[in-house]
Amino acid sequence: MSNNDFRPPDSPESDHADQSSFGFPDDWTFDGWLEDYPEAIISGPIQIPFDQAHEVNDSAGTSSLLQVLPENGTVRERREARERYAFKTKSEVEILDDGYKWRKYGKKMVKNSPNPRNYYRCSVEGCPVKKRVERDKEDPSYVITTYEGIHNHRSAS
DNA sequence: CGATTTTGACCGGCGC
DNA sequence: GCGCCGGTCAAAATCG
Repeated sequence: MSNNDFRPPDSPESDHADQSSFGFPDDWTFDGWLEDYPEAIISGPIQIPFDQAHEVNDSAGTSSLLQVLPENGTVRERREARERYAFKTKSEVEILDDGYKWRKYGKKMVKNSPNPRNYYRCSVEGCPVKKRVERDKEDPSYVITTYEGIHNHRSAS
């Protein structure tokens, strides 16, 4: 498993049309969104890259939705942005290249798990996105990644 | 030598 | 309160 060229769905390089693989390497498995992961609060399908989206208002007046801009005059798809989402994948390494640059700012042992949890922040100035990475306590061959926030910039650098 | 990692301290929320 | 627990800070060490 030398390949760590990992691309989650919100990365600048990922192909959003291919939701079956999300651009994961062939020797990795994608087990779907962890909708029931206790700390993953899911509000919609996937996160949209900043440069492909603009804000819209929902009926309640909140402006948490992002809409994909029309392509060739028609709106191809409309998705709700997740403020937070999690997924897990089989991997021996936990430092994955997901297209963004991250700065580690913490590490913690969590209760009921022998594995530490690592905290990362997007290293772009002013970008609020954070993620945490930990091994699945039930099956240590899996890595659980939780992203939080929406990038306010379009590229990793 | 600037950027990042490491790691214990610190802090705030919550249950008792 | 007080202590547990998850999250963050920050200074020193390390890296490139």
